[in-house]
Amino acid sequence: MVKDILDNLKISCSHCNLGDMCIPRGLSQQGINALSGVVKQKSILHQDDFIYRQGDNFKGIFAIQSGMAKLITDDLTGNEHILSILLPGELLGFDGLNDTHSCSAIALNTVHFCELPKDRIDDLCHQVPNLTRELFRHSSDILKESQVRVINTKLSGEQKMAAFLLDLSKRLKQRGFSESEFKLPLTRNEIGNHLGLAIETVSRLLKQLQQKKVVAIQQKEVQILDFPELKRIAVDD
Amino acid sequence: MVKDILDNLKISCSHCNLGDMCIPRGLSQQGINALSGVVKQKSILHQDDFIYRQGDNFKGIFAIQSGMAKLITDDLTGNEHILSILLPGELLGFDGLNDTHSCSAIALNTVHFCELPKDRIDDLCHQVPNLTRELFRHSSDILKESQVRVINTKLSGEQKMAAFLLDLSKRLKQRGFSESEFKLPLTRNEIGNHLGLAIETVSRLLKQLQQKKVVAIQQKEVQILDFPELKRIAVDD
DNA sequence: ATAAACGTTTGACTTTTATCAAAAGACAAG
DNA sequence: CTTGTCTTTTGATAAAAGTCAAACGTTTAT
Repeated sequence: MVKDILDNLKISCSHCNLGDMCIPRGLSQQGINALSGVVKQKSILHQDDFIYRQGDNFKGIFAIQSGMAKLITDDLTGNEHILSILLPGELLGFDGLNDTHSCSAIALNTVHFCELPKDRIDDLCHQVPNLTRELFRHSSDILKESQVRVINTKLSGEQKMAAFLLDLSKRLKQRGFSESEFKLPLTRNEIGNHLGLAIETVSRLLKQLQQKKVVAIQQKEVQILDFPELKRIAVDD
Repeated sequence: MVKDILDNLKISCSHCNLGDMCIPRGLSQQGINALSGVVKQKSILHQDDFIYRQGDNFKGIFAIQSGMAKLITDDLTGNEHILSILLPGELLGFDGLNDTHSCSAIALNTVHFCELPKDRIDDLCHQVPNLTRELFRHSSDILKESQVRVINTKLSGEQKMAAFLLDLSKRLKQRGFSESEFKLPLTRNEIGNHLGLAIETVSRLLKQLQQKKVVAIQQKEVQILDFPELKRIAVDD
């Protein structure tokens, strides 16, 4: 009985539809099986629930199975900064590898996720060939994303917005969603926070892109009408 | 004879004056010895020499022993961005852990450095307890630095400049240099690039801080005259 | 020593984005 | 459906930083 429940909490990485995007990328079938034995399925979270909190001791590496989350950090003066948006199949928790999490991870809508718990990582790395390397790879991927964010802060408002929409679109496509129609997971306020723009500027930029017939927007529903032009704006203007 | 030369290229991590800042942090004496056997001393580099190049296959993890370096990346449009400044004792190369380096590392002056070569990392991690964890820690430290850079892009010009000077000062102090008097390792142009400001703005901000008697600056020589005020500017203004 | 090259500063002006204030629109609860 | 709340949009204005042009200093090479 108890065993049944525990078994239900185990997850089979082999059957998970995230596949290559997640940790199993680059592991043997044996490796994936070992991983499955250790990864814990977590229960559902709802909007504004925390996956982990800034200041928490390192809890482990998490994978979003469905839904979206944001990574935020509060600075010294108490201001909140949205560092990234996480889509299904994306990993989080690397900000805690040196003991304490520097970010909070918060559900943007209903989220299913699983966990590779901290305590088991060392063992598992010794057991599963390539797992260490795979984790380093992911960690480096995440560092590069952060570096791209630094570079993007030098763009104009319009470029930032175009780049933001294109990035979301690309990542959604990689995950099997439509690249041309999707719902923004953030409020205007959150978009402004994420891009370093005032909320009024966000509103004006979206209107401007709409007037250029590059996108169509209704509340949070986005349709990208002209990819080439949107890309041109993101790099040229 | 050849053996002598090779031995000279080996480095003793136990006797290196970088100590705790570098990889040995958190390793046993045995671990440090094993590390010493693998780490290669590299020859001297001069200003503008490359430690590694953007696009290179992952070469390994490097440590600056003396001198300074910058990490830069060229974006799609060929613009160069200075992502970080590296001081003695700081590690670099983590941007390559997922196969290819996303940055170039370039000496800002005469640099001595050593290398933990890629090929030996896997072995060594299996041999030396805690080394994997230590590398994850460093990798996470670097991710956090990048996150702080993202946050700092939202500051005003004056705040960015104050934060930049304070960060340099703090890190120099940690390394046994003066925290109140030091030489800027960058040109005005590079500072502007690093902080996302026009060169003219950099010049004006430095003048402004000087007029407020918070710093004294002559060419690249900086003296911090009023730490409390500089800190206040960095967070309050 | 002098010129040439390079990096820095300064001033005038423009552009971009933030801020403030108010209206309009969406959404949720009674 | 309607009220109240919250979010978004719009317009007017202000502030910050960028751009352009020219002068000034420093350094390097002849």
